[in-house]
Amino acid sequence: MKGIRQLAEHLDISIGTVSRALNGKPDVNEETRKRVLAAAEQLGYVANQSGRSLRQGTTNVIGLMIQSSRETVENSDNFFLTVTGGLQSVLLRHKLDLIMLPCPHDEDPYEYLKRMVARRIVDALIISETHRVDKRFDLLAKAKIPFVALGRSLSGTQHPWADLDFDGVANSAVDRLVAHGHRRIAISAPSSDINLGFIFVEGYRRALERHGIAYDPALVLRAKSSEQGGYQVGDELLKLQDRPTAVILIYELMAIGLYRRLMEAGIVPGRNIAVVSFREAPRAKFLQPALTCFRTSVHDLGVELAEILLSSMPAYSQEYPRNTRQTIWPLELIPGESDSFQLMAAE
Amino acid sequence: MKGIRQLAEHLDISIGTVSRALNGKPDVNEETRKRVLAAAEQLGYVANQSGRSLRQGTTNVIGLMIQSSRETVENSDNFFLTVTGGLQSVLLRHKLDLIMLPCPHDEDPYEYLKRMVARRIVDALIISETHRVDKRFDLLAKAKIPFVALGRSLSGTQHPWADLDFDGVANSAVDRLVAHGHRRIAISAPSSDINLGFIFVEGYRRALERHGIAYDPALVLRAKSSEQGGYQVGDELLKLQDRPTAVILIYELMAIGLYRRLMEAGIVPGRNIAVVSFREAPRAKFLQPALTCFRTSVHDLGVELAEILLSSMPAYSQEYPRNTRQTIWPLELIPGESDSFQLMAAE
DNA sequence: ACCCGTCCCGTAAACGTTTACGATCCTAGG
DNA sequence: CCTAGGATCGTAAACGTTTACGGGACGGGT
Repeated sequence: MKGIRQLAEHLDISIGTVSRALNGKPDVNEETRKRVLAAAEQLGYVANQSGRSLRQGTTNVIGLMIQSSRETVENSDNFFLTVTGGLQSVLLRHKLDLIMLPCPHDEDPYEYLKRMVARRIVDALIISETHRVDKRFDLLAKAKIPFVALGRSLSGTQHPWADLDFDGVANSAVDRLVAHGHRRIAISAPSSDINLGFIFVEGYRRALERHGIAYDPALVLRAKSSEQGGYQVGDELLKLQDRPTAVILIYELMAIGLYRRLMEAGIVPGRNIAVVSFREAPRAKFLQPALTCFRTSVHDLGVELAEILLSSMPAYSQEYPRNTRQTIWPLELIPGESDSFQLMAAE
Repeated sequence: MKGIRQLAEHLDISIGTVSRALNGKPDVNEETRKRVLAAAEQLGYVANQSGRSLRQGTTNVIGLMIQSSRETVENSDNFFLTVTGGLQSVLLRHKLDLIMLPCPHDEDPYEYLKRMVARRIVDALIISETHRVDKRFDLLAKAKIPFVALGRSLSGTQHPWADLDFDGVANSAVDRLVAHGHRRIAISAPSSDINLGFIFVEGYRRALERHGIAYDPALVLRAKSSEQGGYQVGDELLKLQDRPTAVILIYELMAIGLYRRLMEAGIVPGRNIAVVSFREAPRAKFLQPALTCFRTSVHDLGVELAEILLSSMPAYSQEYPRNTRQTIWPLELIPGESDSFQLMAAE
């Protein structure tokens, strides 16, 4: 089966009518439509995407850009695949296909995105892993291509995004630890160039201030969000004089390495030190003592992202009305025993 | 910047010449070419992909199809992102972009692939997670679209693929364990509908036969390739009468759950039972005792896949000559202590 | 002076769709 | 019988690019 032309002459109908029949246009006899659909099915005809895109200037494809930076590769885990599931559950209802656009290691994400946008291969985009200064927002806004970011924008201008509530998590974690009597609390985070790293520490800092505890930069341990990173955090923790009695992790995978390093030094999480972590994943369940951490449904976050995106696409916006296109996604505390180690309560 | 037409009249050159200049065709003055390239760069012009594809019947995009089936989502880890890195390192040299096509949970992979093929959104495909009977091979062959599978084909006809050497791993694992005196060896594997599950157990069975050990189906423990699956394997192991003295895992993540379950029962891996696993990942390093497992460079496997694929694309085949398009990818044994538990040697 | 070849460029067709527009047929109302 | 209008369909233009083809300018060889 070559194209719509062959299908049309096989049916002895004009190609215009065939197109209208396939696309559900109103002015076509129901009986003809049935014949066309049957023939298309039988001959396995599917419209050529290039021709269609060229004509109507739309591809019906949404792109999810992911950076497989060294760091991401190590920790992204199944996060993106799970988000993808949530996205698709919404997008497919509108016959929008989702593709993933992996930015190569050695290419600048901005340049990569520019290429993809210019090629006009997708109608809209979801970008991820936003940075403190991220030129991609303005690029997309200027190109007038609808998008939503997984990760907030810190620039002044308002862009659509949804982001996990790092701020709130750091806050709650500090609150909880302080309530247990801790006052010297370390925190691990990736580079502050990455929004995640910045926001997380900001929330921590403000929470400390609220409790009247001085913010000590030495307690902010920058490390990779991997097991190795966790091990390294343990290392640095042990080297600190006046060792912290509690530590907040940004990523549960790190707990594996951290536990290991601490155990090697004879320090037992939950007994000699309190550990709280952001973002629980299934594997954290197998740590012992069980990790106290914050969790959410990543699938539902994908759904939220899709809805924000559709709401900013002219063709779908009336179906997804919103008053705000910026979502801070809440997380839920899953108590474990890793923070059972308590000091005297403050009062 | 709209299209090549605007660019052409801005330069006061015909659109044909502009196109030739941009595409590096020979019959264009070098000085004009420079002007064109400069103007394109300055105005940010990039050729519209739809127009180009429509004309030359090629998209310069390669698709990597992944199934985010429940099982895959849980264990795929960063396997696909790492493979993607290897693929891109080759494909980008030929200006071929890679996109990932995630098949939705609730859609049949075959139907999904059919849609993607018919839409003609990619020039060639990499498919993954091949099944015992996998109609996708014939679909792609019939559609004459170049492809390579990550995972072997078990049908009679010859298709291009590269696959990890499950067979060899099971073989070596059994050899090693038998040499240590074990004769009652359990194995974990996913469903035998999946090639991986089938081949792995086949290799195990043949190795046992070679050593004159009877194959006992009760020792084949089907489970998910996740921590939970590992825990479950431990459960079943404990329930077996005449408990095996050794167990072979298909996936290192499972070791986390298995260790946990065994420890709960007071059985220490490496002391009371021998554990060997397929496919090492970074996190396995943090298990204690260290897991004995087989490892390879997944990145390089991606490179191999890309080369097989290009060798079967007419436009590139002369650059990648091969006599065979089927690769069994070897793995390397990384000895740990999880299999230090030895029985009397046989002789 | 003539011809041929090379270099460069412009023209226009073609790729497969969608869709605005107009044509045809039929029915119903007068 | 005439006509308005709805239902259905055919025609052709348009989307943005690549590329086959042909033509003009120029230079060198005879």
